[in-house]
Amino acid sequence: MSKAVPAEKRASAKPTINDIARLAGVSKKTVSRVINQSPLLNEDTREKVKAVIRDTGYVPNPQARALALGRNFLIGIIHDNPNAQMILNMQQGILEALRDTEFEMVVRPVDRGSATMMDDIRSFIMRQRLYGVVIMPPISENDEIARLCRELGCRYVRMGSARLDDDAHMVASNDRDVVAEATRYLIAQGHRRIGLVAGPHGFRSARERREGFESALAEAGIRLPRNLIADGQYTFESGITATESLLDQSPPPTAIFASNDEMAAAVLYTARERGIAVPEELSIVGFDDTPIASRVWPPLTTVRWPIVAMGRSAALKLIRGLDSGDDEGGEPSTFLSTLVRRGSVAPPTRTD
Amino acid sequence: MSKAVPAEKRASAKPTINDIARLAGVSKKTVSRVINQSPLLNEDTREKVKAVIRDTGYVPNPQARALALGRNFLIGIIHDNPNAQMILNMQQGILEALRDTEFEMVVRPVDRGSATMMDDIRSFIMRQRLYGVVIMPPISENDEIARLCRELGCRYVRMGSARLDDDAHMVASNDRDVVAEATRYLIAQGHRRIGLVAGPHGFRSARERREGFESALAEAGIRLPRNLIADGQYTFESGITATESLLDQSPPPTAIFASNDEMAAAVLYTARERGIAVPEELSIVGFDDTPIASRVWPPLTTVRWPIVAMGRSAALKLIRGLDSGDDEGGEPSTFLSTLVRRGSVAPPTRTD
DNA sequence: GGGCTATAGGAAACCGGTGTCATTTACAAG
DNA sequence: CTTGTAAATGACACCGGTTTCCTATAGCCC
Repeated sequence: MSKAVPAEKRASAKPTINDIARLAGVSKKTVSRVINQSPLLNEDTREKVKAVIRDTGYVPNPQARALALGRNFLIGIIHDNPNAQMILNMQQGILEALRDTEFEMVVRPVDRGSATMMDDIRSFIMRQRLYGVVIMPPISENDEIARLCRELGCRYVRMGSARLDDDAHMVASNDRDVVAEATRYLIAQGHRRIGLVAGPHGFRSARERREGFESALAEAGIRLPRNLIADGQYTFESGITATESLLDQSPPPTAIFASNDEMAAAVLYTARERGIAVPEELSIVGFDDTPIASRVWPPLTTVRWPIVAMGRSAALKLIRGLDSGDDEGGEPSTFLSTLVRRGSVAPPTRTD
Repeated sequence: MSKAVPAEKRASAKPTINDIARLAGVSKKTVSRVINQSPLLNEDTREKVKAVIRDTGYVPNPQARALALGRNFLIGIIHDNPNAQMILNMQQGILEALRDTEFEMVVRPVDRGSATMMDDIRSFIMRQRLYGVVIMPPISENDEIARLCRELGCRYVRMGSARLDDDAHMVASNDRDVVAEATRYLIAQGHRRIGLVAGPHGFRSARERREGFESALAEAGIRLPRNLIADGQYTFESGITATESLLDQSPPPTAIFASNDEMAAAVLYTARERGIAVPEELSIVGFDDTPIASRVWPPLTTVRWPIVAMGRSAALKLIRGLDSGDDEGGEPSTFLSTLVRRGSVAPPTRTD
């Protein structure tokens, strides 16, 4: 009696495996077997223990489990992304894959540019002993991070616009092909002077998109003057500057492909500012299909990549641990993007 | 010699506290004291151990720590937010507060509407034994979740548009006041027929914003006809419908306040679709200052709330554990939003 | 120099699970 | 009836830290 724990304390205290074992009249090892769905268990025992677990609302302590198993159940997301919606969609896909597993998702934005970035990532992985990480674009293009993961023995999957790594470590979209398709679409509408707002130098995605653009033009026998290519930084502001330099050309382009939606929105913004009618005088194509693309007027023709599915695939690659084998029968590594046709493209009203 | 571990294995294996103790020639308890900065330690010993820790790159296993300490170091973020940028900004604020602490951030989007939502949240908290959670608007308005947290003994802080809870559990913005200010601004420009795209019924933030709007009108002696209030759901699509019903009135309003930027963007979109000039024929004010507000043309006048600072404050409230005392000397609980004046507001060209 | 206290440091138990291996039980075959 | 075999279960060490309690040593005083 004197040993009795006060009722209110017991109620709030989380039951442990020992409590369950005692209440069910079995050893804790047996409870452990029930939790881990071991096949070598008498059905009656299993049911009895399960009943106690249900009644008490027992949940195994993941820290203890992690410690005993020598691994944990945390998947990290590393990103440095300007595109908030993409990150959220990716997280959604990852969580769909993680649902009903014991894995949890830990998010870590990093600051490219920061001198301590690599150290930040290292301590992120080490501190929590992450099971694996998903690296989002554009930081995924940084090979050093992949090397760091290997060094730390941490599983990783990189998301990106091209195959930067082997299938087990990569989920990629086919930027080049779909940009070529988008460009052919502009050409089919009758455009011949098409400007490009390119992405930042050194970014693989920027290169892929540019190459897709150029290949479609070349294929149609259209020469691309150097001054119809303007560099951007994937930001709205850089898009404004780039667009101004394109529209200052004479004659100006009748269509512009912007390497992402932020910059496409900047093209539209700048056109409006100058009183240029879209799409009548200027057609615009973007890339990403962020929410902004469908919220401006006219809504932007753009490229949508199946980001949720890619996130799910990335997470499944991690937790299935395919990285240890060369079996490719697992999750797909390349996803096809699609051109979404909206109101920002029309045949040119002016021909040069 | 025969007991020697292969060099390559040793290199990749993470050192444990025992390794450090052995290398430093002390007991693991002493190492533990160094880690936890215990004052009763000889300085020489401390330095010796620290040196070994540095050399080996030892990082304490957080799982083991969590187990031994009976608590862990995970802060959960619960959100069901349509506004991706806001979530990211909030995460940034929280991470700033968590930087250089041993806490890690775990994110969980939930689906209001889903029948399993409460169970999802319960298992989210239970499974990882979260140290605390930050609940984002609008789901933060759900009192049941707060009750669940208390029941589970999990610290929590709610973010929102009004004080829904005591200071220790709440970080709020002053929506009502700032919306009144925005409305007074429209009135000062000469607007008298001002429409409202309201937020969803049952949302505290929607109510606060509506009340701020109505109070400013009342204060100026302006009657607000019932048909100049249209209900929205904080989504772009609902904003379109709401705007259409407002613009169908005769005479139509010369200005519209939309309860968030998504819907403000919808007002602009619909106006463009109908060939209504903004801001000449219709002024628009939004709320949130999401990226979209500054990327449409004309850029939207809107309300910006200091979301990063609020996130930081929320995290600090959690980890400082102020919830156990009534000491209010800690983090601020109310943050002031500001009106950002851009190009979507002008004096009316038409007077009725 | 002996006995005292203060204090650094160690031994062992513990947190809540899991792995290994031994033991018990049930049942079929010899 | 004994024995062999497989299934079911338990005892105990262990994961990597922390805490409690105790010991050994040093410094101090008389």
